[in-house]
Amino acid sequence: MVTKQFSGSAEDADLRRADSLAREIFSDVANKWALLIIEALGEGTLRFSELRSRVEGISHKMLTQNLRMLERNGLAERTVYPTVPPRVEYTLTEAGHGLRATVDGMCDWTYRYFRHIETARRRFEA
Amino acid sequence: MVTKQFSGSAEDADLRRADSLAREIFSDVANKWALLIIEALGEGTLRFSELRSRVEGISHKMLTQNLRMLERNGLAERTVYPTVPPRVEYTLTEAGHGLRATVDGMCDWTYRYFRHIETARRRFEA
DNA sequence: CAGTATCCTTTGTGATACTG
DNA sequence: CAGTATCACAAAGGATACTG
Repeated sequence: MVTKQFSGSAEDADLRRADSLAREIFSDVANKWALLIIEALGEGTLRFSELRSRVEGISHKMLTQNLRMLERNGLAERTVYPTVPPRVEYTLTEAGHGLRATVDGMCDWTYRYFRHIETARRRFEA
Repeated sequence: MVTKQFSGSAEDADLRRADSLAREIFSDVANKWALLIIEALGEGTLRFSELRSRVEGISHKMLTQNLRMLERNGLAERTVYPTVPPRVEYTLTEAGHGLRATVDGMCDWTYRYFRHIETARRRFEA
């Protein structure tokens, strides 16, 4: 996805399309808020307000925006219960869970290496 | 990292510090360009100009900026050969390779689900 | 409660020019 | 070649008010 090396042949058209789509999806998903939301939903279904308080520091707007994006890409599912007041629940789809697994890995990595990184930073400031 | 639930106890101070640092690192690293650079460096050492052409669409400025950030956090190492013209090589550290493994997973995920996502998008536009 | 719309500020980004 | 600095612009983000 990073490096693109295609010849001009016809069979490559499909590969090129797949690649540019993959890159587009990657760009959508590879951002802080999206990944944190996915991580939060990994534990199970959550309401909008629950998500808002679990994802530390996210604004109302960013949450809405990213949830729409996740829904659009089929990573999260939105269920509306037509009660008063309304109740809206979000849950990960199969694709969403697939991505969550990799985000879990990223979180693990963060905890495994944060001391490492702390000292690297001190070294860098010199 | 997503959800923070601490009591006021003293032993939690360390956990809270670790958590906020983890979150900070996550925020640094969870962005498109950083992840694509790490993915590119996964294949081996690359020069600045090589990286620039491998990471499709990145600007000179963003590349520099992200490389500094990766260096500061100890994920990439910068080696300068004092020749004329200068030659600068970048390579992943152990921590960097650890992260790369998870990014690989993310790329794999992208290719595994892109058809899925394509149809989800069409459904969403309705 | 959940969501949209608006305004406004901050940050990200690209283009360009310049230096060792 | 690699890097810094600057400028101009676009996009991200936050706060607020309003609606069903």
